[in-house]
Amino acid sequence: MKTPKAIKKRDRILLSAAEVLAEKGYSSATLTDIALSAGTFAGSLYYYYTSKEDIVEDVLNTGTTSISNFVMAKVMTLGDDISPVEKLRIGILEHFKLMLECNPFTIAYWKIIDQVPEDMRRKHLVLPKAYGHFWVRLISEAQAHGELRADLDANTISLLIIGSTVYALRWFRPGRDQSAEQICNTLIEMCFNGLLPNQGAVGQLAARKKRANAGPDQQEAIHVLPTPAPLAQRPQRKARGVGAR
Amino acid sequence: MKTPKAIKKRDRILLSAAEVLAEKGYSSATLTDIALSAGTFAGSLYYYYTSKEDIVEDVLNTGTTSISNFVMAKVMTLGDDISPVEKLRIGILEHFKLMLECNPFTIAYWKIIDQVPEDMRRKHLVLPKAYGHFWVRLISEAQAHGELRADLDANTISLLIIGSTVYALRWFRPGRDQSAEQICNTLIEMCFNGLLPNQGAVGQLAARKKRANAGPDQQEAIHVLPTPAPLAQRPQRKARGVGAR
DNA sequence: GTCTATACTTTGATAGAC
DNA sequence: GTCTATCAAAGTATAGAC
Repeated sequence: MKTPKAIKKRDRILLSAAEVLAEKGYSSATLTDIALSAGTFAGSLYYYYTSKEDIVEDVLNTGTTSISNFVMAKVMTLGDDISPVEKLRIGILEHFKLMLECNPFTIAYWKIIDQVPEDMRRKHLVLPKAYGHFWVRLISEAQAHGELRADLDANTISLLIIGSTVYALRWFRPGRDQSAEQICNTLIEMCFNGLLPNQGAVGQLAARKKRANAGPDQQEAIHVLPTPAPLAQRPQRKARGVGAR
Repeated sequence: MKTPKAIKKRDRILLSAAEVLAEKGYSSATLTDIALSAGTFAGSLYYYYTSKEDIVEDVLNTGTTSISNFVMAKVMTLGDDISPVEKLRIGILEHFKLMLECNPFTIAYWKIIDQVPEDMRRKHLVLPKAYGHFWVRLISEAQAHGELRADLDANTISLLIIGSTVYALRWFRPGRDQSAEQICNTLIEMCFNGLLPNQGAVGQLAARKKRANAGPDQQEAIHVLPTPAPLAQRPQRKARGVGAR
């Protein structure tokens, strides 16, 4: 079970699990789904995992760390020559860009975290809590430096911003919507400078931009997305002599 | 079945269904759960509904209209003396306040809408689409009037704002967090005036009056990316299809 | 290590007593 | 109108062949 091959197979199961969970959610994702997606069978999963919950927890663990660790590390290593507000901006940018990367583990995490049994969710709350504190600290520091308004609650701000990025997982479709960069920019512009005119350094750029004229293929606003975010293209697998049973 | 008593009982089942669905999600909510919560038994539900999906659809219908209809009506009836940007502000306020009211149908709707079978979700997309258009129209009009920056995409803005309110359903705890009013205020302040200093609530009115000379801007060519990612044909895996390697 | 067969459980749904 | 009994399907998990 510790042989390289076993690890490789286990990883493949893990990835398939993330994809299936991202698509179907916690309760609807069956072991048969996961197994077939991984090129094996339900019973075989028990060689690598002890239960469905075991698999799901592995997916959650991966999903939890995939973004937060990276963002926190990135911001932490920024020198003192970077102002707090700039650190915040960079943090939001990195976070959002990673969210829109459509990593199956990220999608799965945000899709199922509020579907799994209570005790399982609690286990995976440690890192998210730290990540939350990280954001509040970033914002509070910028406020303390007078670089952000201090009349708005830092915790609320962090939740509102993170929320808009979480919801983006539902509606963002690479290629059809605006680019991830454009969307990130919109969020940051709105949060920092606001939507009112003549605000912010970038306000001048408004001089050369769009208006009501809907371009081709203008994305219509759907606040409830038809499908979960796109999965990474599934490896096409050729049929094996699977007994239909 | 059309007698007053029957209708009343049906409503009780409906409410119980919303509560159970809000708590457990689509797949985990069983008919037994719903029935017991309504003071009856699983088999009895079939006197009022033809299937579980029938019940869920009823919950979704109620949840869909509960907020959007109210907000749209409220904004539509505002006189022409109310400026577009002010209409937008009022709309966001009303929407958010209703979201935080913790109506079981609202919570259930946003919890399960991305868990139900694809064809069911499609049925409940009509109104959400209209609601999405409503928001984009509100924003676009304010932009056209020069009351909002026109360099940010209206559709993206609407999705980011709505997203932060949807996510609030997950973290808002009445009594423990800030009040709904405070949270609404924070969102509107951030979105309109931004988090940077010198744009606070006080400067809000001042900022709003200098919109005088912001004529419609020029349209920038929209870069349309090649083609949507082919998430089109969803595998919808059958238990035996192209399975293995 | 991987697959087949199967035990056990839950759940949606139906039939019929009352 | 409401409840009990029960079926059929689906899903998790186990045992054992190979």
